[in-house]
Amino acid sequence: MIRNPPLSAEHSPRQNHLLAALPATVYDRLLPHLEQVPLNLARSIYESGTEQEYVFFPTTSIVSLLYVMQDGSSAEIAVVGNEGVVGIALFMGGETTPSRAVVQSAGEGYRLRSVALKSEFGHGGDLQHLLLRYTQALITQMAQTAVCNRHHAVEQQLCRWLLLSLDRLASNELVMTQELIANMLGVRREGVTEAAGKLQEEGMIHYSRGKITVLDRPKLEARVCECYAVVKREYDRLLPEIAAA
Amino acid sequence: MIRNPPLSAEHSPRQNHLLAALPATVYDRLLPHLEQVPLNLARSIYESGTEQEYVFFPTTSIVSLLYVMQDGSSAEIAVVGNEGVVGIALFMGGETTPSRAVVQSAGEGYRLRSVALKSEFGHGGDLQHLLLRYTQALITQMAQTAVCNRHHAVEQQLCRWLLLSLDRLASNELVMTQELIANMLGVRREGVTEAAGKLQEEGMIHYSRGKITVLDRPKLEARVCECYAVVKREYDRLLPEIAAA
DNA sequence: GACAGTCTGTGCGTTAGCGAACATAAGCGG
DNA sequence: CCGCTTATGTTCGCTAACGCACAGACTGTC
Repeated sequence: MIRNPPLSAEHSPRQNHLLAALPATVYDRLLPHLEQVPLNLARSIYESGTEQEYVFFPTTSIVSLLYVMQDGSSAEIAVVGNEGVVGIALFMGGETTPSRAVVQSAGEGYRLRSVALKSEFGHGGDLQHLLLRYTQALITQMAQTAVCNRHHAVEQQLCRWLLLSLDRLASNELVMTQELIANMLGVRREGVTEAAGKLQEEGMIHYSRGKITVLDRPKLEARVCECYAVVKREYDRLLPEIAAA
Repeated sequence: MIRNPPLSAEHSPRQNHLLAALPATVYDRLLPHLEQVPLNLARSIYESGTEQEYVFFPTTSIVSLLYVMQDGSSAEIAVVGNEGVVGIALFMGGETTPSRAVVQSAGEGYRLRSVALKSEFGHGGDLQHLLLRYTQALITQMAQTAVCNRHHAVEQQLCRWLLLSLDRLASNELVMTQELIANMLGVRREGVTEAAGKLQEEGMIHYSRGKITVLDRPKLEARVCECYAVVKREYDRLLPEIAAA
């Protein structure tokens, strides 16, 4: 009773770790309502203050939650990949948020109608518990972003951003211009150029025209600020089902 | 069947707006388990990574959620007053968080045993919905803190901080040294001195030795960055029961 | 294979905030 | 009233990041 057969054979909702962590009974209830969607680069998942009809479970894509200010400058608040879900406002009861969500790295994902999610969430079972723990992990990420914004240099923030993105992808390659990274971090493009230049010089990464390859992850981890580890540890602690994957 | 009669006659759990927003039936179930506690300045409500036995509902006090880094520098992530509750990790399922919570403005509050809260929360009724909406508002505050840290000057952040604190107190007076404010904002004490000096010069506030009096709130609101309004609007939208109060 | 468009590198001057050191000043206890 | 403690004010040099301007360099297209 799968309404929407996968577009490509290898794709399955289970590639999203939250969905994968659900017991079969719950998963089977959701499955008929899950619809695979391509998430193109820069596609907006939701806008500030607008009601969403779906929540999204990324599988091979990454979505950024960011806030855009009146003067046009922006800052990333958190990032969501195959470990999470986009649209927590729906089950938290607020329906909308002041932030917006855009696809940062193109790929696939599954969407689920708000009503289906809310119905299952309302039962108070495994899905609810899982989503709430996920939300707490997301809160940690936001809090740590605030701290990192305050205290750490652009270069370290770039390391954090790279590692967080990497964790949410299968590959060690990111398709991302420095301009866009600057928007995410809320810094100047030149600042990213400079920081990325240093990392490249030291052999941690290689990039060219919108493609960043991470060459030496351990070195990157040695350079990053504590913020990355705090967030990672918290995701692993709160979602052990996912950490195993 | 009140086990802990109020220490002072005027005090009631209903002074906390979350508790006040509960329907009588739910409130009556919780009441026997609510215990009034004095929240002294700088008292720690919980520490990073430690399990909490209680959640706290401030009434006349303000609690700061902050993160302290390895090198000792710190940053406030959010602030909780009579509109909220301290200890969301308990009902979110994580039990602990990497942040710590300290009393920023002395006063009273009520504490509730974790088990009592979880039991009521597990019923999935009004308390759960209220707490989840509150949590979403708190998330907005954290996200906006991240943005504000990135883009706004110390002076504007100070305005935001003053207004957020003021909203959570009955009075227009804060007991708070510049040193402590600097810790909260994650900036230098001298930076606060300078910013506060300007605000005082322009007649918005008056302060002396750890006591800040807000003289002209409208002027302060004219000076603050958009972050304050975003957060306030979101609290009002998500918790209309409370906005009315 | 030339052109247009995009992405990246670089070099200014400017500024906010930092760190440290030190000077006043206001409250408090004896 | 004196002296100690704590809070606030002020200075100075320093640095990271900013805003702006422009120069390559790569890529896809006609």
